[in-house]
Amino acid sequence: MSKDSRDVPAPPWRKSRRPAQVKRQLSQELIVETGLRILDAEGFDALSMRRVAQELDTGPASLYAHVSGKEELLELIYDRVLSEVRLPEPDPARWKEQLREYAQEVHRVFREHADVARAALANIPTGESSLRAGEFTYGLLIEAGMPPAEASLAMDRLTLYLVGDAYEGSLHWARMRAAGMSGPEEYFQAFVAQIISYYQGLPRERFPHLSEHVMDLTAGDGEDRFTYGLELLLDGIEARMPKA
Amino acid sequence: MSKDSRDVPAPPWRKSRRPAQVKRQLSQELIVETGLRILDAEGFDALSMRRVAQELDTGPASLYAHVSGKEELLELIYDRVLSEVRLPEPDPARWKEQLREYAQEVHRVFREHADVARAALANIPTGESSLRAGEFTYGLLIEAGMPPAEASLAMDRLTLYLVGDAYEGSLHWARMRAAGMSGPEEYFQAFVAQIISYYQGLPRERFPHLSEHVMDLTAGDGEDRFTYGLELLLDGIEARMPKA
DNA sequence: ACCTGAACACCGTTCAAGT
DNA sequence: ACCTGAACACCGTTCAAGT
Repeated sequence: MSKDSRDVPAPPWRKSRRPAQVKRQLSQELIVETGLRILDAEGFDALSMRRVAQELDTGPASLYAHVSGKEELLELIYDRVLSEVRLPEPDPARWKEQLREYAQEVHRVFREHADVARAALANIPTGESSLRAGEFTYGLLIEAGMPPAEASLAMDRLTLYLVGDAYEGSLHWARMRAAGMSGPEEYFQAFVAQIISYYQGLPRERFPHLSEHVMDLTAGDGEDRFTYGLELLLDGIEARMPKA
Repeated sequence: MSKDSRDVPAPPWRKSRRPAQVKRQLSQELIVETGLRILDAEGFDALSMRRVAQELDTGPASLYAHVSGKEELLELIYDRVLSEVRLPEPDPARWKEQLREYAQEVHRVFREHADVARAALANIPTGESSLRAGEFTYGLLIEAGMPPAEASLAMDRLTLYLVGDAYEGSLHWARMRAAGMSGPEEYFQAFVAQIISYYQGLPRERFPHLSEHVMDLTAGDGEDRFTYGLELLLDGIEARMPKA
């Protein structure tokens, strides 16, 4: 699985599966890609230094020549994922649409790498891709006319929202995986069913609204919820934007 | 440290420090309180089943009679913390003020238990206190006139914001602790200084806005940021509230 | 029913030793 | 400079055995 598929089978008399001269050189990039592959395939809990090392046919200590530790590895993986975010040419006159498109694009990328958000919160962006994204949003708000001090706050909160939502989503993925389910539909079904029966059993005197509107409480999927919150934020920002 | 301070010193000829008949009985409540104490004093990373057991003078296996595992323990601690949130009598005519006060109250409680948010994301509220809080916000929105389906989305996003912000804050706390710093001021100082010098060193052609407004980017503290985002959300909700 | 010791299958990181 | 094996100090959970 970790082997390059172009490899030819080793002859049975060879003792080491991967002779020294063919063995891949370690490098930070290789370590990051390997980590991301594990993250995508098996989730956050499966990502460990030892596991990455194993995948690269070496011991965990070898990684420390290229990466200062697990925390740095997670930051590098995060920035690697952010590099998949495509940014348009900024057009401040269309700041709201562009911010919306940007947010949906980040959301899309985070959905493809479900667990990477768990490596992201509270990281001041310092990687190449994080900085690109930051410059884009910040420039857009400022060129649209927002004072820089306020634009800082708005950008900060928007970023928190994107990462927070993705983080929440990744915890759902983890639960799904733990339950050994095949896909989101099955998980969603089972999960919603559980909640419905739980909420319906609540004492109606003490929880009148929760118990009355069970179906509404369990209606929206992740996309609906994400979009609703995004529009709340964008509208709030728009209301604060100085009139042109 | 884990011993009750009213305890009298044991006579030197007694072999076991805590004789069986005096030993505290284990109970779910005791385990939760012990876990919360560790969380508050030493942070999320210090909280382990083994550590809780040690604090209670027993082995980790003993906890499993009262708690299904670490995940459940975290949920119980979370609900225990939420029980400190004080709720007013709902007054739908003042829904916005009450929601604002509620959010600030949750924020205050989360600040006193910095790391508990890390136990919270993606948990559908099922504990007593979570349900109370949910009934309060949901009822307020509905009685103020919002359709139940939309109120579900609004409540969900507001909750995500509260927990996400607290989570981010707790990661800062963890870093502070790891750096062996005495308090938030020192951490904040050092952290901001780092960011300032980093951003100032950025190539100005590629990151014109970020490098120009370094002081604005590092200006707001956690409270400013929290309040700004909260007002964004509340304004967005207000704009969607049917006119009375 | 509740508690326990011992074991299992893992962690991240360090360090002296090798090349 | 880069890589390694072995060790250190931890994890969460299970299980057979005790009371």
